[in-house]
Amino acid sequence: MHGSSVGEWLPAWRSTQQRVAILRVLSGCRDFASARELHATLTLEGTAVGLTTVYRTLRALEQGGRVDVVRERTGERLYRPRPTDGHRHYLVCRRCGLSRPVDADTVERWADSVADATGFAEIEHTVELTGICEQCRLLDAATPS
Amino acid sequence: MHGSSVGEWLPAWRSTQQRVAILRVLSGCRDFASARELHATLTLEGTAVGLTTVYRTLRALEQGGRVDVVRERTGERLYRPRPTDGHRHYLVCRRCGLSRPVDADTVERWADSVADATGFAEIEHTVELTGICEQCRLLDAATPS
DNA sequence: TTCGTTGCAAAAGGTTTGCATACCA
DNA sequence: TGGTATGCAAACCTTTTGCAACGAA
Repeated sequence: MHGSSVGEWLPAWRSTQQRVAILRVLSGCRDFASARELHATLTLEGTAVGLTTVYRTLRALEQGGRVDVVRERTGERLYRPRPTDGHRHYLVCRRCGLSRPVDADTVERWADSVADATGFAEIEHTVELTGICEQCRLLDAATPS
Repeated sequence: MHGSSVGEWLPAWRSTQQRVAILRVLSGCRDFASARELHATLTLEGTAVGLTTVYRTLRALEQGGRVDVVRERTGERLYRPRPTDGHRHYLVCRRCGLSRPVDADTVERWADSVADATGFAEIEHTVELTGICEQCRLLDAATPS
């Protein structure tokens, strides 16, 4: 087997210093991160990478199905490495950004059944769950307005 | 009863020529429309309304729960009048934009159960379904590449 | 008359692109 | 060496905001 574990899914993916750095930082993210945040982290680390390159790399990863993407209320895209094959759905805390994968078999089955019932083909679905996590709720309770 | 059917949900909603026009065009939309599209339609109709006003009106309608909103891949927001109380989910054709409401009880129940299981509170969910509608599929079949 | 609304212009964000340069394979 | 990747600057797009003028109640 040749090529890195990242490069196998694209015909001409070159392993560059920048891409390695982006992937390293992205892998270290427990929660979703925006292109801007990744870029800031890289800059702080001393690994200077152009914002453009961050965007281009994230787009490539997205097209290759290597990251999960959610959208902020503002329209900003947030990225997170995909743990396994197949896409995941997440529950994201609106307050602190904590994210956790949730079991979405129910939704997957529902989407399939909708496809059957409507005559639509090639159905894709996006599911975004947000809420307030337990810790943030406790903080809220401890600091009443 | 006083006030228009639109104005009941906001403390100080004035019925202006522009808002009436926007609501009229929006009501006539079978499918989702962007602010830009609504503005273009209004302009073509001869009802000159500022793009800013379209945005502000749509935002007010959104906050009042009077429209359903979906997000394009680009991040652009698309609006559609909400037929009844409570939010709806739609299946939207990626080719022609045709949209139809779908029964989403399954998803609603799933979201509720996730809330129970995770300890998250105030859970909100976004579900977006896209596909290729029957008509577009037939067109595709009739016009092979 | 009063105060919410409008519309222009400009700003604000996030994301993409043109193009010359740098660099991996 | 050849072709891809990079990065800067600038363009793009959608959405928001400042502010003076307007108009509904």
